[in-house]
Amino acid sequence: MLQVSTLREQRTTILEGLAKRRLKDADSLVDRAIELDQLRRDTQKQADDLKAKSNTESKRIGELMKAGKAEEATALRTAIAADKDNLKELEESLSRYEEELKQQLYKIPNVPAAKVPAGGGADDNLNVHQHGAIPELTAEAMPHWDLIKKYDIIDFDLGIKITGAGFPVYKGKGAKLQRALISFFLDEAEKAGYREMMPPIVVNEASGYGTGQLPDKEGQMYHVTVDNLFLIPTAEVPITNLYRDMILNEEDLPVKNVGYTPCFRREAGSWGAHVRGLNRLHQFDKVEIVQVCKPEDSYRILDDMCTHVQGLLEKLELPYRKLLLCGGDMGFNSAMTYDMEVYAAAQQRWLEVSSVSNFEAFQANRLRLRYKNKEGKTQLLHTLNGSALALPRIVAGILENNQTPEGIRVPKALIPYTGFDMIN
RNA sequence: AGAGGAGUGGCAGAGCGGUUGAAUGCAUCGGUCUUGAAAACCGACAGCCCUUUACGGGGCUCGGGGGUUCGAAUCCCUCCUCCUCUGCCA
Repeated sequence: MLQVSTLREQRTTILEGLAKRRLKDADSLVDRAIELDQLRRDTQKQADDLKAKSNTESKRIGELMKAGKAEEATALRTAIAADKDNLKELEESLSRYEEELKQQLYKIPNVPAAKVPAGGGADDNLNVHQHGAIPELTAEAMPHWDLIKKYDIIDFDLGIKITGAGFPVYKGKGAKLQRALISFFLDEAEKAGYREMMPPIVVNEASGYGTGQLPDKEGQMYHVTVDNLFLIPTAEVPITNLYRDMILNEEDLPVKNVGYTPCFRREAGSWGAHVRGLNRLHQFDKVEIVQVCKPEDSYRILDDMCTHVQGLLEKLELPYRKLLLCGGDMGFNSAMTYDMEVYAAAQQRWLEVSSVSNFEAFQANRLRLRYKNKEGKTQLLHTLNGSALALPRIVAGILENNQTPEGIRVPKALIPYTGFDMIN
C-alpha cells in the first residue's frame, strides 16, 4: 500500500501515474484517503492533548496521596471523571478513522514507474526484446496435451480421479523432468548469488496481507478454514513475509533469496479453450527469486533479475520475448513488471512463463520492512520478485518445440539433471 | 490433545498498582587517554504517531487484543508463542 504522506505530498504526480493504469475514479480514491488522514490527525491531536492532561493529573494524585493529602486527591479524582467520557469518544472515532484510512489505502494500486507505458491491456505492452528462432514444425506436430498422452508422462485423468481438474499427475520421465527443472533452476539461482529457502507452503492471514493477496484476491487462494491458513499461490508470499516487521542492517542488503514451492491457485472463473493442458493449473511448481534492497538500487536489480531469467530461457534453448507491461496490465502491487513469454510452436502462441516485478516500497510499507540508513533514519526498503521459472509452460514449450519423430529432445543443459536425452 | 510454567529494549536480566519507557550487565557507536591497540573513564544507544522552520513538546507501545483503576509492565479476561511432563505421530 502507498504511504499517506506520499499521497499528501505528491498528489498530482501520483494521479498522473495512476492514469497510466486506466484506473477509474483515481482522484476520488486518493482524495478520500487524504481526507481521512486529515480527520485522523485532527482527532489524534485532540486525544493526545486530553491524555497529556489526564497523565499530569494522575501523577499529581499520586504525589498528593504520598504527601497524605487524601482529600485533595479525592477532589482531583472527581474533577477528572468528566474528561474520561470525552476521551473514550475521541479514541473510538480515532480508531474508526484509522481503520477506514487503511481500507481506503488498500484500494489504491501502486503507481507505475516513469518508464511504464500507459494502456488498458495486453495490446499496449511493449515488446522490448526477443531471442531465439521460432521452430518450424512438421504437419504431424502435436500440441503438448497430445504429446503427454503419446509418451504417457503427464496424466490429467488420474489427477481428476484423486483430486480434480487442474491437478495433473506426473509419471515416469514426466516426473523426472519436473525434478530436473527444479534442481536446474535452483542451482542456476545459487550460482547467481541467491540463497535457497524452503518455506512452508501454507501461510497465515497476516502473511496474506503482508504481500497484498489479502484482502483483495481472497478468492484466488485455497483457504484452510479450520485453521485459517492459506495455501500459497506463489513462494513470493512466504519468502517476502520472512522480512515482515523487520529493520535490516544496511550491510545485509540486498537480500537475495530463491525458493522452490508448489503453488496453488483456484483460478475461479478463468477457464476456457486457451487454457488447455499445462497452460493453466490449480497446482504447479515454481522457483521464485526474491530481493529486498535499498530504494536507489531497485531498478538496477530489476534488470539483473531479468537477465537471470533470460539466461535460463536461453540455456533451455527456448525462443522467448520480453514485454514491458503497460499500466493497465500490471499487477496491483507492482510499479514495473517485465513478462517473459515462451513461444509454444504447436499451439503457435506465446505463453507467459515469468513475471519480474519491482514493487518499490508498496509491499514494504505493508510489511513494515525497513533499514537504518547512514543518517540513522529508518527507511522503507524496496522488494522485487520474479519467477525463475514456473514449470508447466516451460514443459509445454520444451515438449512442443523439441518434438521429433524419435521423441522429445531434452535441452542439453538439462541432461545432467534428467539423466536421459530423449523422451520416447 | 491434557496438566503445569513462562513471554520485559540487539542479547541477558530486574521491576510485580503511583515521576519506570523501564535498574543492572553485555553488545554496538562516539569521545578522552595512548606511538597504536587493549584497559579505564565520559557520553550516546527501541519503534511508531501527532506537533514544531528549528531547538523542542505531546501521545502510544513491556507477546497481541480487551477490561478494572484517577493511574497498569505490574490486577482480571482472552488469544498467540515458547518450555517441561503425559498422550499421539513421520
